[in-house]
Amino acid sequence: MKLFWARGYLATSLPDLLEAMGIARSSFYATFGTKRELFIECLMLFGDRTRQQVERNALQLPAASLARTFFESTLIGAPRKRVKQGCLLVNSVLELADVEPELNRKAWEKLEAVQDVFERSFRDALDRGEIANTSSAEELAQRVMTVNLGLRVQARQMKSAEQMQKLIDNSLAMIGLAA
Amino acid sequence: MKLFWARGYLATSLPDLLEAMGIARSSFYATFGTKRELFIECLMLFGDRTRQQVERNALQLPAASLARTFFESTLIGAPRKRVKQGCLLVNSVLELADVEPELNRKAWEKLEAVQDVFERSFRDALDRGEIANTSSAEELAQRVMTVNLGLRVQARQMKSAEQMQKLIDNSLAMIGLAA
DNA sequence: GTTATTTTGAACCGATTGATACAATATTGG
DNA sequence: CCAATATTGTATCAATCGGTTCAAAATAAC
Repeated sequence: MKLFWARGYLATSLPDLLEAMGIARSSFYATFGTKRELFIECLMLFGDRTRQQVERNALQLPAASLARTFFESTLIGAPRKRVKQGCLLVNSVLELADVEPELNRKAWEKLEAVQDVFERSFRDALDRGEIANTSSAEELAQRVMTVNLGLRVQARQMKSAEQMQKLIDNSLAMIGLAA
Repeated sequence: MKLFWARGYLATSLPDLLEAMGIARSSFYATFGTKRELFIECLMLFGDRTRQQVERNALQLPAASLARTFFESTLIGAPRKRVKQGCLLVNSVLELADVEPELNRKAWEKLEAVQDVFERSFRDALDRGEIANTSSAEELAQRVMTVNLGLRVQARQMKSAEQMQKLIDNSLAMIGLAA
């Protein structure tokens, strides 16, 4: 998964995977099936983990600070090498849009699942009056999604954590959620 | 360029290019050099065209409506097939980040050049008082960049122009530039 | 310790990759 | 019309791609 994450689906060769896993070619096919099947498993794993992370945060944090926590934990708190890999789902969605429609669809669905978590959280917060209802939950979640995608692309080019922090602060101010 | 744009650098094979161009293999190498060199030319062409487009708009439009014009002309006004290709620079930046650092760098520089046009335009507008100075020109341009990247990723998944229009409206409201 | 079960390594497959060489054929310019 | 220039088609190259097969070796289970 780390290899696919860093290099993309097409640029990751079978020998690359074998070396990283430390297993023989025949073991690979006996265990994981094709490269394509393994990649799908990686997409699922990555997507589910990300969604669960946001869901956990949503349980113990106000909705207004959900985005900041998500961005900072993955773009500042994480090791720089991982930050520069961006997001496997975002990378895959762009790389495979025209070449592998099915893989693209699966990656996109996982991204939408994360967006849905945000939307539900915003909806609850709006109902409870914790958030000023100048925008709908759907609109807020859509903003978080757009900003998230934009940040993940820029993360692959980022030089310093300070630069990234400024970008996050500016983006959060733009979304318009106080806290 | 259209092929690279739609499928990406790695997924576009030489036979693909030859068929699209309608020329023989030997003519290709005699005229364009390697696939890699041709791709660089495409990045330059695409980047320069995009920058020039924004520069032209900046001459005759208020800075506050620059982003809307840019987004709508490329994401609503363009043929749907082209919209679904996203942006060659954004696609390339993500695809090649870890695999082809030099190509990645070139694509990123072109993106930054576009961001610079926005920043200069915002700076002029701020000096003239045409824009409320709640944010700096750098911050505003950074917001446009982040939103642009986010929109280009989503454009590859968009089903209808209506959906895209809502996304753009929501994004522009988020950036906070009236008009 | 002996039988199952994994895992390995290596050979092999057809297909495709980007790139080169070169003689034959078209096309163009004077 | 003829010479110069492009352009072609084809053959070829080494390398790599994802994937399969299978006997040998290593590990695990009883």
